[in-house]
Amino acid sequence: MDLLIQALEKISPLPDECRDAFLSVWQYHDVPKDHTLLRENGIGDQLFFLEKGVARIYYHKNDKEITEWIAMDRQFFLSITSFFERTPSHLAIHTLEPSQLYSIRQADFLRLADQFHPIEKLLRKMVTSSLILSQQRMDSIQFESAQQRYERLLDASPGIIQRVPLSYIASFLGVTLETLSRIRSHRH
Amino acid sequence: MDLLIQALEKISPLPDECRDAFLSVWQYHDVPKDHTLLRENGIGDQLFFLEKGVARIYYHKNDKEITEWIAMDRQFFLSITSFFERTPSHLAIHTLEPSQLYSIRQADFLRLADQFHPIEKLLRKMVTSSLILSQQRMDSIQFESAQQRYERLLDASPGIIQRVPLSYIASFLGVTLETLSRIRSHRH
DNA sequence: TGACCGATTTGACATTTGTCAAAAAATCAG
DNA sequence: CTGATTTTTTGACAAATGTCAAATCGGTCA
Repeated sequence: MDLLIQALEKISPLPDECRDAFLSVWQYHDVPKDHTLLRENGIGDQLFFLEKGVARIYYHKNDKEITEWIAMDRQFFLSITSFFERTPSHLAIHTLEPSQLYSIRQADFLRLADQFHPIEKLLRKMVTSSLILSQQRMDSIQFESAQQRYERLLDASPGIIQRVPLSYIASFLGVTLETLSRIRSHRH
Repeated sequence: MDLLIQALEKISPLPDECRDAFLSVWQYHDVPKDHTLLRENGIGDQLFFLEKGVARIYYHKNDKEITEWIAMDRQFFLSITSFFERTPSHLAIHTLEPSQLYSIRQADFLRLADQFHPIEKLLRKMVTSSLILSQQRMDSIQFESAQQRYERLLDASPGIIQRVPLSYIASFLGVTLETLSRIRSHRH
């Protein structure tokens, strides 16, 4: 649980009295490769922390599979849409490598946030980071070419190419597999 | 100040003792049409509440003017990028009609959030709404055609066409003025 | 090894949107 | 009301990406 604690404390420090209450509602999962952590239509109002491994969050939109996020070691991740209960949210989570991770239910998080100011603050900071990421991603989709988005991804997550099939990366970048393939053949 | 209080309480109730402290840090502005509320490179870490009127938040990105948001009556708005101190943030705010609005500095908001749990919670909820909006907008940019985005805007803000020049709307929708014009000539 | 299967690449063509230039329409000042 | 200015529309063409189909690559397994 050390990595989780570290990651949390880095966002916002937690006094002892609420740290224990908080940690007790996280659930640990140790799963193999290609494991479905959450099937589509499952209860998806969870926040995850990936201790080690790779996981993909995705959903279907008119028959097509959309990769919403690819998480790698030591990242928090969630389906924003479903964590804050909105639209489709038929999300699924799937590991791409053997993985160890933690999850917490939205309801538990909110209950503790009401009870403890420091947890509320932690939550606020997490939502804020998420918002900043969301804005960055929107900016990237709106103003950058597929080429530039690909290069940005390589920068942000070197090694992702070796660990994740191109079809998922394409969908995460918001382009077709064919376009991604062409981008790659130009650059290298 | 009634409309502001109502809007705040609707997000999250504020007990009396912190409501007064909170309200005291908001600043009121009554400005004419075409007023520059915030010039580019000004201090932009503010959250606004538009009591009445129309305002546009925009910034420059390689010489081009990008309309980040168009706010109308009774909306909160902010430059997410600059409120949470990130990248360019050379934002400007400009009224398109005579307007009455309130502003609060990020530093004041954060200070009070630290002091009062209910204000922290309010902030968390505001950031959450912002995140949800951001996601919706990203989704819209990524998966919808310019046509669909335009129709969605008409739905969400009927009357916006009469109150805001098309060039601003185009930039807000992420298309050129010419494309918007063509979309409009097809539909009506 | 060799046939097979999924992943990736390539090709031909269509679609959407952007760019630049000019025309038309609307708005404004005097 | 009229000419000047600004806003919006239209046209011709280019660029980026999508779509569909086929070819190729890589690795697996019997």
